[in-house]
Parts: sequence; C-alpha cells; structure tokens
Amino acid sequence: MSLEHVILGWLSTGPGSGYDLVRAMDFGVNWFWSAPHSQIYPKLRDLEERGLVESAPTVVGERLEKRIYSITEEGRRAVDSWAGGPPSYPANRDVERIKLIFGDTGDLKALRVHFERHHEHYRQRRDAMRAFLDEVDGRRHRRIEHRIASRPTEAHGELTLAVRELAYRGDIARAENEMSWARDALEWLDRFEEKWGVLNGVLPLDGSATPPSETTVAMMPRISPDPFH
Amino acid sequence: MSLEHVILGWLSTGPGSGYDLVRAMDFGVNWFWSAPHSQIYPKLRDLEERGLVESAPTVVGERLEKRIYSITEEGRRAVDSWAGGPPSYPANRDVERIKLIFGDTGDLKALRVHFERHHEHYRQRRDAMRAFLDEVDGRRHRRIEHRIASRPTEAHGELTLAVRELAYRGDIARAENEMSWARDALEWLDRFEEKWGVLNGVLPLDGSATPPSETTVAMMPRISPDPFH
DNA sequence: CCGACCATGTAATATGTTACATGATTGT
DNA sequence: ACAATCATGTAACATATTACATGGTCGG
Repeated sequence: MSLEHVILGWLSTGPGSGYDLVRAMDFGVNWFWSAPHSQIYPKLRDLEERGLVESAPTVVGERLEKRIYSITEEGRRAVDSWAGGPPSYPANRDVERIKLIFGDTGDLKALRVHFERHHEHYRQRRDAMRAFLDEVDGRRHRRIEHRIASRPTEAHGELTLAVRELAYRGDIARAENEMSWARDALEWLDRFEEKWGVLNGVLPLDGSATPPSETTVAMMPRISPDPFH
Repeated sequence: MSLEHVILGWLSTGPGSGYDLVRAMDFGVNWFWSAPHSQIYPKLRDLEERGLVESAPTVVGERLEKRIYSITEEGRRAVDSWAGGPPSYPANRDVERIKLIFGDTGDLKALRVHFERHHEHYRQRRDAMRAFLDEVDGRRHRRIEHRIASRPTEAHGELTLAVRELAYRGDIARAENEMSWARDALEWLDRFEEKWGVLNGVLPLDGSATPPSETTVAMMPRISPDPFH
C-alpha cells in the first residue's frame, strides 16, 4: 500500500497532475520510490473515489484536458497517520549480491566489471543526490518550500526541512559506503590476480596458476575500517 | 526472473528439497533474497520442466514423500552466465525514507521511535550477519564448503570464499552505516527538542515553543563525518 | 497421544513491468 | 511540418503476499 501513500505525500506538498507525478518519479520522489504511469493514473482515480484526493479538470490550449489533483483533509490525515507509524522493513532482495556470490566461476574480468559498475552506479546516485540536497539547502525546491511555508509554526517548518536533510544526507552516506566497498573490492581483486599470477582475467582451470604463497590468510578481502571491531 | 536464479544458485551448492529452500530463505539466502513457499514449490516444478533442475523422490518414514532437487548441467550454465553479467539496480523503493519525510507533523515521539527502530533493525541484521560470517570464516558452513570443494582448482576455491566475504562484510558495513545514521539522527533530535524547549515530545501548534536563538543555522542535522566533503 | 515441525499444495489478491495505443501542444 | 514533450489510457504478463488447506513424522 505504499504507492498510494507516496502519492498522497507528494500531493501534500501541493497540487499536481498525474503527469507531474510521473515526472516527479524520475527525479525527486524517484529517489525513494518509483512507479510507471500505468500504475499512477489508475491509482489517482482510485484515491479520488475514496475521497482522499480531489481533482479539477483544466484545459491546456484548445482541447487537451488534464486533471489537477489536490489532497483532501481526509487524505492528509491518512498520510500523517501512516507516516507517523513505525518504519517497517520489507524482505531484502539484492540481485547484485546474488550475482556476486554466484559469480565465482573464475571470470575475474566479469568480477571487475561488476565492481566498477557498482561504484559508478552509486557515484551517479551520490552526485544526483548532492545536487538535489543543494537545491533543498539553497531553499530553491518549490514543493518543499511550499510545505515548509504551510506548517503551523516556525519550529514545524524547521522540522520539515530537517527531516529532508536527514533523508538525503543518509542516502548520500549510503552511496559513499557502497563506493568505498567497491573500491576495497577492486583492490582485493588486484591483489588476488597478482597472487595467482593471472594475466588474462580468467583463472586457469588446469591449476597452472602459481601455487599459493605463505600469505594465504592475508588475502581475505578487507572492507573499510570497521569502527566496531 | 531473479527467484529462479536464486534457486539455481542455491542448488549449485548442493541438492535439497523445496522445504530446505524455504528454510534457507529464513537465514542464509534470506539475507539477499526471500520468497514464500507458495512461490518456491511451483518454481521448482517449472525449472524441472525446463530441464534446469531434476528431482528424485524420497520417502521419509512410511509414506511422506519429498522431492530432492539437483541442478543440471544446463541449470549450472544458466546461473553462471546470469551471475557473470553486469549487476543491474532495480528502482529504489524505500518505505522508511518516505515515512521519515512525511512524518514531519510535529510528533517528535514518533520520530524518536522511528530512529530507534531503525537502529535496532540494523543492529539485529549486523549481529546475525556477523554470526553468519563467523560460520563461513570458521569453515563451518556446509553448503559453502561443498561449493569450495567442488571448484576445479585451489585458486577457484579461494575465490568462492572471497566473494562470500565481500558480500557479507559489505552487508555488515551497510548495517553499521545505518546504525550510525540513526544515532546521528537521535542526537539531532535531542538538540532540536532542547532548542525549542519541547517537553512532551510534540511541537506545540500555537507557537508557544521558545523562539529560535541565534544558532539556527547550526541546527541542520549532521550525518557522520563525510570524507568526501 | 499430542505438539512441534516436516512437507507440499492451491487460490485470491496485490503490486509491478512492459507493451500497445491515442491524441494534443509547443517550439523550431 | 516535424520533433519533442505533454497527457492519459488499457491490456498482458510477471512477481509477490496472504490465506486457506492437507497430511506425515518424530520425540516426549
């Protein structure tokens, strides 16, 4: 039932059309949720039937109709009580990790690509998130400013801004954690290839790689400094 | 199509029944994938029809039949080529972050619970993962040992162990990153409540909270030391 | 003999993805 | 006029969740 709360939450920062929501899913909201338009339009109609949002038809140009949705008081209560509840954590599903674990066939080139893509993926995410955070920090984000302005007191407005900061900074920290992991993994891979004298990026099947030196134990991959150990 | 690859991957570390898989999803594999038995049993039959796994009926006690599935050569090729491909990242969906962002109503008690649960969730995850990693490191994990032993060379075996290390250590690092975030958030919350003189955990709607001091800017939440800034 | 666990199944529902489909507007 | 983008819709399919359903084994 998250999609509908995401939609209600988004509409709680101001009215907008289905198409606006579709685009929002590609930047802002997208960082924490995503849905195709084939899910959004029907859900908006469903929410309207249930009285959580209401819509006003608008005409663009001559004939093009679009519906601008707004959240109702009931809708507002629904998001508030949903968001105020304790967080729940869905089952972890991580294709990347599964691929890593079963990608142990000996194709070290593929492993290298894996780690490089991982790093690149999270670098992009971090950069985009930083840009987004800058926009919020610079008070240039329209919808967030709208929400801040509509809060009952100054303290409430500050709270609104602060939870955004927490969310976005947290996501940046996550991305950097992943980048750091990928760098460590690449370094380990270098050492592993060096140790076994691998040149073409594939472990030979005939055991022709140089025999293990006495430093076997030191080859375990190290993931960043662990402040808890 | 991940579920079938997870199943094939798991069967590539040794044969097992559908029920074994169901239980595996509750610990081991569960850390990176999860599925209810209503998905697993039909999928196993489907994989058998397609020749990726094969099964042998076994009788437990007098009448109870169970099917022990094994991966076929074709199935092995399927996982290998799937896992060897580059990682793909599905759209991010994070209910917890959405709840945080729209949980800015002024109910600071709810926010506190949110952060505490977050910390507790990842603490548990880290502890369980550490225990699991210890089992692997101590060479006490049956299926992983089976997989290592079945690799063609010593180097291959070391690789198998190393990617597990990378995966599990990475997950521990993730969990610790989340714990650190939650602690920072709780500290910020303390400062926020102190600043506004909040006593009952709820921001007053009438603006009766003490007016902002001259230290407003310093109230932005800080998320851990950022080594990149 | 009874409760905990082994072992498997189906059905209903909800959610998410991909493809197919249509037409308007705006700027060049 | 043409392309890019605005704007909305449906259908087919894949995947995931929850509930209902049945019966066997094993140890105390």
